[in-house]
Formats: sequence, structure tokens, C-alpha cells
Amino acid sequence: MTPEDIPDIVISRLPVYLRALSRLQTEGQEITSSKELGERLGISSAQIRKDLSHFGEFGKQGTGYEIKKLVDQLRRILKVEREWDVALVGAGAIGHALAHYNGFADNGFRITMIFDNDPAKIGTRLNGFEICDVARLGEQIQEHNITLAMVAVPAETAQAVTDELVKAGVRGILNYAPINLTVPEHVHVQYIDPVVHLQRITYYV
Amino acid sequence: MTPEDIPDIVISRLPVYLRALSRLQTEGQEITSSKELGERLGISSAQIRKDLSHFGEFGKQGTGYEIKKLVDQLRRILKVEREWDVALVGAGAIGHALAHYNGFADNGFRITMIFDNDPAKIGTRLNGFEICDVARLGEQIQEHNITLAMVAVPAETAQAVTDELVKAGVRGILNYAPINLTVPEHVHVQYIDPVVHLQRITYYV
DNA sequence: TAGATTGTTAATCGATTAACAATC
DNA sequence: TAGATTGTTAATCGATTAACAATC
Repeated sequence: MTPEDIPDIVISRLPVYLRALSRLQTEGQEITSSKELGERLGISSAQIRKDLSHFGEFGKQGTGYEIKKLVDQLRRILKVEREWDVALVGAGAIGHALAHYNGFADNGFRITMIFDNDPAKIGTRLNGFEICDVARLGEQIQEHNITLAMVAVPAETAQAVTDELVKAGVRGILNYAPINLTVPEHVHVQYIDPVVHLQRITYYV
Repeated sequence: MTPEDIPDIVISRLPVYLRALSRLQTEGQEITSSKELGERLGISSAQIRKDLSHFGEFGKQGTGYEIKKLVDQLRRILKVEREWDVALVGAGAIGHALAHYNGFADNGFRITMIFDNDPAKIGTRLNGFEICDVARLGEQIQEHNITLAMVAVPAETAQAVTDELVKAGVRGILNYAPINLTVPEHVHVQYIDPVVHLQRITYYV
């Protein structure tokens, strides 16, 4: 079963399963079932079993899943059993929050490079890392073989920054700018825009 | 066509259409087509037309859509033609970034209330608003009739904060804590967790 | 053995898309 | 009129779920 066979909607749920399982683990639980996990997440147990079945058999009839084992498997499937270096572009308020977010290190992501275009910020440090001139972005990213980046710049410059990142070899982008990015097929973009999420809420309120 | 008839997947795309149309507007364009919009967003033109058709007829054969008109309609559908007051719970790094984010005001969302549990922060100001004791959260939210909240507290306290918010009448929550929240049916939650998004990217990289 | 839960099948349900008449 | 694009229909495609044999 090659990656391209597995629906993206399935992939999108795996990190959510992983997060819930990790949480159960910190709560000291060792075994769970698709029923219990489904109830926690508001998802049917059948869907969880079906999703997991794309990748192998991880449970035991009558018992359920050993959480530690399933966590390890999901980490492997999502390729987060390793450490990922991430470049952060934009050292404004959002960049600042991202640079200080502990959740990254805990999950194998490490911001190792920060860029900005503000001369007042270039050369200063943010959470221990020196802020570099965005003009040297391509060169630096290539030199350190970075493949993941977070874009936290204004909408106006986000596409230009993205083009630079792609040219330098970045394969995955987490975009905080409120704009749709155009990228080649081999580059994967995820979007975080609180306004988009809030507008989806207000429809129902 | 009542709201509950319209698939949530359709609703989830409307804010993205709105964002792209607003952008076209700031670029000075007045007319667009489902083809053009679809190419910008990587979505088929048929899907855009189908999505919009749930709510009425907004285009003109042979011409396309008047952007200003379509923007107004989408704002009305999503209920963001009005101003929404939002409570922010948590004045850490993420709360700080949210409090300073200009994108909210530009789109009709106004953070009018900020809460934290840190005595060192309570009473100080963040972007002009006084940080209130989270112990008074329910009382304050009820008094000001707030229906939207952003949760930016650690995972450990997120569910307790949520329960308070719900009890006080909040109907929509944007959750930044890396945990699944349990809420009654009438409350709508959206999740923002950069780790979840990054893990979805690494699968493909 | 009795009870529980998996992995999988087949049926159901829902979303996307191709195609086109209508019409600007 | 010729060209373009909408809104909608029907077909296709894909995802979810109910059910159950297998089995711990």
C-alpha cells in the first residue's frame, strides 16, 4: 500500500489520533479501544479501525490497542519518529509565539532558523536563535538542508517568500499568512488562519 | 434551505472563497469567474458553483460574479457582516500574538475581554485591554453577552476553561490547546494545532 | 466458555465532476 | 450572432458505517 493510495482525509485524522493517544498515555492508561478513542474524539469506532487498517494490524481482538505500540506506529507512519528542523520566516507577533511554543520540541519539530526583513530585528536573538536577514533565506536553507518552513509574514510578501523557500528545496510549508499560496505539486502546504476558523463557527452560532 | 441541510464541508470552504475574493478586491479587480477563482484556490470551478448554489444565484451567465456583491453575500451567509465580540482566555505567548493580530479587527472580530490565572498578569494591560482573573470568567462573559471565545491555555486546563465558557453561554470556541474538547451539541469548536498540521505535512515529505 | 473487540466486507450514504441548456 | 459562463442535472467517484466472522 503506497502513500498515494491512502486518502488524504485518512492522513488528516492520524495526527489527531496520535495526539489523543499521547494524552491517554500521559494519563497513565496503557490499553484503549477504537470505541473509547472514538468517543473521546467524536468519531465512530468503525472509522478509526478502517483508517488504521490502511497501514497494518495494530490491535488485538477482545482487548483493543496497546497505546504505546500504536503511538510508535503512528509516529512511524507520519514520519515523526525522527527530528525535523524547521525554518521560521517572520519574527512578528505570530513568529514570536511560534518560536516560544514548547509543543514543537515535544513532538520532534525544532525551529533552527529564523528570518525577518526588519533591520532592527536582524542580528538579535529570539528564543536563543539569531534572526537572519530574509535576503539570505535561500542560501541558508540550502546550506542546512531544511525541508520544512513556517511562514508568518504579511499576506503581501507570503508568495514571494514561498517561492524562495521552494527554490531552496523546502517541501512542506505551514502558512500563517491569510492568503492562498501557489506551489509546485511536490510541495505540501497547510493553512492556519484564525479568521477562517472563526467564520466557520459564526455560521452555526 | 435551512443551515442543517448544507454540508459542513461546503461551509468550511466559504471562508476560503471569501478570503480570496477580498484579496482580488484589494488588487482592484471587480469581476471574477468560478474558473478564475478555482484556479487560484486549486478547486474545480464546478465545485465553487455548486457550493454557492446552495445559497442562491449570485452570478451572471457569460460574465461571472461581481466580486463586491459576492463578498457581501458570503459575509451575510457566514454572519460576519456584523461585529463579533470575542473573549480570549490565556495571555501567554499565543494569547499575546492573538491579542495583537490585526486580521481580527479587519474581519469583524474584536477581542474585548482577556483572562489569565497568573497573578503577575492580572490587572495589567494587553493591547489596551485589562487582563482579568480567570476566576471571574463566567460572570464577566455572561454580563457582556459574549458568545465567542478563543482558548489559549495549556492542555491541562483547557477542558475546565471550556466548561466554564459553555456554562456562561459561549456558543463557539477556537481552541489552541492541543487537546480534544468535549462540548454540548449546540457549541461549535474549531481546532488550531500547528503540530497536527506539521504532522500531516511530514507524511508526504 | 462467555464477553469483548478487532479487521474487513458489502451496503449505504454523500461529495465531486462532467456535461449542457439557459442566457448574458 | 458568437463566445463565455452560469446554475443544475445525472453520473461517477469516494467515504462512512453496519454487520459479522475471527479470535483473544
